[in-house]
Amino acid sequence: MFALIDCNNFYASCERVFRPDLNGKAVVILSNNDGCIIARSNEAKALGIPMGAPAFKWKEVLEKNKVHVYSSNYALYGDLSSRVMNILARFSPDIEIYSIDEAFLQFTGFEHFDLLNYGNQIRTTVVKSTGIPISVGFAPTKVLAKVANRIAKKFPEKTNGVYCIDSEEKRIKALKWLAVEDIWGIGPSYSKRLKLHKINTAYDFVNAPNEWVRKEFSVVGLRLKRELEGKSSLSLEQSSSKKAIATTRSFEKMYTQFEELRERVSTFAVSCSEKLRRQKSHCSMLMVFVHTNSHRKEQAQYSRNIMVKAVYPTNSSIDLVRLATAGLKKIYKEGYHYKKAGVIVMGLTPEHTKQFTLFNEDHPKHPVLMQTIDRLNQKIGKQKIKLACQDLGRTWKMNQEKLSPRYTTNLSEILAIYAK
DNA sequence: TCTGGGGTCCTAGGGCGA
DNA sequence: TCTGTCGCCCTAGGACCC
Repeated sequence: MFALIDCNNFYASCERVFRPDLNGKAVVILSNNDGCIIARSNEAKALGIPMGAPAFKWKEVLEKNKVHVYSSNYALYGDLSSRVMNILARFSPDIEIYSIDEAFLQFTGFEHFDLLNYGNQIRTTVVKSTGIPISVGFAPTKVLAKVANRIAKKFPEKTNGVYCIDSEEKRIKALKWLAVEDIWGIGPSYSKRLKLHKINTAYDFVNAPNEWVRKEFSVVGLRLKRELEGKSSLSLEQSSSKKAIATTRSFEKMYTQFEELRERVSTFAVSCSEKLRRQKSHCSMLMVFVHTNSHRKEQAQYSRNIMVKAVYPTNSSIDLVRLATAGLKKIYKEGYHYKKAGVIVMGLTPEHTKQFTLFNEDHPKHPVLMQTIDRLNQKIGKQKIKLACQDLGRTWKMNQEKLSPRYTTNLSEILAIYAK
């Protein structure tokens, strides 16, 4: 059996942990730059505010309904997430942390356990210890566990936030209830095509012929179908090492000059190298991309990316900035208004299994230098020590007008309670 | 004025060596 | 030596997830 545990309206719930007065009130969280609405409390959902909506288009609705609006506070969400995951890990030795607010647990050898009761224990423990409400769905496959979780969340009065698909009857009932676009793994494009063939529910989907599903939706679709049939085809993935690391941003204004872009791209490359060092990996390739603003149809559009290969695997900020700058030089074109750029590093290998080359060697001083920079930055504050090519004057700033305090990760922002 | 960021997996198609 | 075929690898693009 698998369980999918999902935090309810995670970002909104994180904000509520330290602001209990927000319970029962509409709360939304904005993306970087305060651009889009990326999380909503149930009350905000009830107002019809859609996921991913541009904040400026919903300003009036937000104001009129006195919705509490927050910039995303990843320091807070990341910390609360790891607390939730640590608690979940106590309930099964097999855990896959799927995202910041979701985890799969596997229960092998729990056949004689009362899972519903166990689910309730998980739920109360997490709420009591962190203040974050969760939903729990049990089922024989991961995709069905997703379905069970959805039912638990949708009918909290009947399920108390825990639901178990443990019989054929319950599986069929759930599949008939679930709209095809709500199946995990069926996105807008697939659901449109399925509906053209009059496949409207998960039940219709599992009754489609295997050959047709394979032909139209590749092995991905076929695997989903098997999972919904109760035949486990997706296993628990416990390895956490990443295959790519990215730092990409939309800019608060348009850039036209190469130098401006170079400075931002260098900073993205440094950020990637820091992430690499944190997970003790090297990369062998780096991709740089630039975009103009695709929402401004009247402006000339340009979008390109380029892959640059490293001569030897590296995680040195200096090397990566060099590669990124070389790539940017090749793809930059004058006369465009650039709105977004990014750096993605790939071909990741562990630091200790480095492959040396015959004629090129990495700089022996770089690892020591990087270690020192990382240590200093950790000690005296993030990003105090920089490379000269970075934004030394920090002329740009992300819009984060509604940022809540980093209650759990910064001593100066800790919650203070005064007695009268 | 203002439209996010960070990932994974799969397939098709071309290059290339056996 | 030349040519055809097969399979592997790489890349681009498209789908999906949160």
